[in-house]
Amino acid sequence: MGVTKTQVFTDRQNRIADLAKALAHPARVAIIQHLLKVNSCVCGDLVEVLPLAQATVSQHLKELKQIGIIHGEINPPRVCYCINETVWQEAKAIFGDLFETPVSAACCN
Amino acid sequence: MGVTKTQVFTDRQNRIADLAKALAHPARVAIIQHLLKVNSCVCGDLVEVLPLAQATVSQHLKELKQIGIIHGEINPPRVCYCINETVWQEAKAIFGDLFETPVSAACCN
DNA sequence: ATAATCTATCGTATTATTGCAATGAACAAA
DNA sequence: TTTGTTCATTGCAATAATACGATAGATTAT
Repeated sequence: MGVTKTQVFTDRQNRIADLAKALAHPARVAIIQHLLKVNSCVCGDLVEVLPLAQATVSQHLKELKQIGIIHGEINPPRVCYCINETVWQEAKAIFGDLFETPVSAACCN
Repeated sequence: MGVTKTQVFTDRQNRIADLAKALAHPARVAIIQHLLKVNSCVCGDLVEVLPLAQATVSQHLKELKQIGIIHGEINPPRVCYCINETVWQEAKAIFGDLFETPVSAACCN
């Protein structure tokens, strides 16, 4: 049906999936990397950095904002985006947990 | 146009996005968690564990296999799936790097 | 008030993803 | 050979995601 059956999975599984979705597009990876690197909270500079139209960049920013991984502060006429430390740490912890899970002995290695 | 412009991003950014995509659906998260946990490399047991049809599970497995994060060994009449340690470590490292990037002082916190 | 700047949103087109029933392929057991 | 088991693939339908031009909204500068 093309719609993910989120209700049959755990909250944690859905959260992992949502946080992963934030990173599941190279443009959003580039946005996050740039926000991590640049000392000031660039805004429309992202449009310059990314080879995408302004509308497309704005849409990716909206998704990241919705997931919570970034937030923007209106500072007219610009909007100042930056990493949301809280959610960033949440993502770090959640992925850290996952990757630290010991891989059980496999039968087909 | 609905198609990701992969060619304008770096290989690393695309790789991060691909690996994240593997985790960007709760069913695939559940599959990976189960493969990490279960000592034997379950195959169709995944269909029992997941509240999805066999065809759907097979499709998610195919995606995970394509990204490289799991691999399957035919062991008739079953197929034995397990985590691909190499790629798993690659993912661990790539996400570890990303999350260890120091967050620069933000202007809008 | 007018113009310029920056960002968000709308509308639209295209492709990708999710899901499942049905079918097919491969093999083991009878 | 026939049957049953297991998994992959196909075909279809519906929703999500990607991308961009055009436009609207908000604010500053002139």
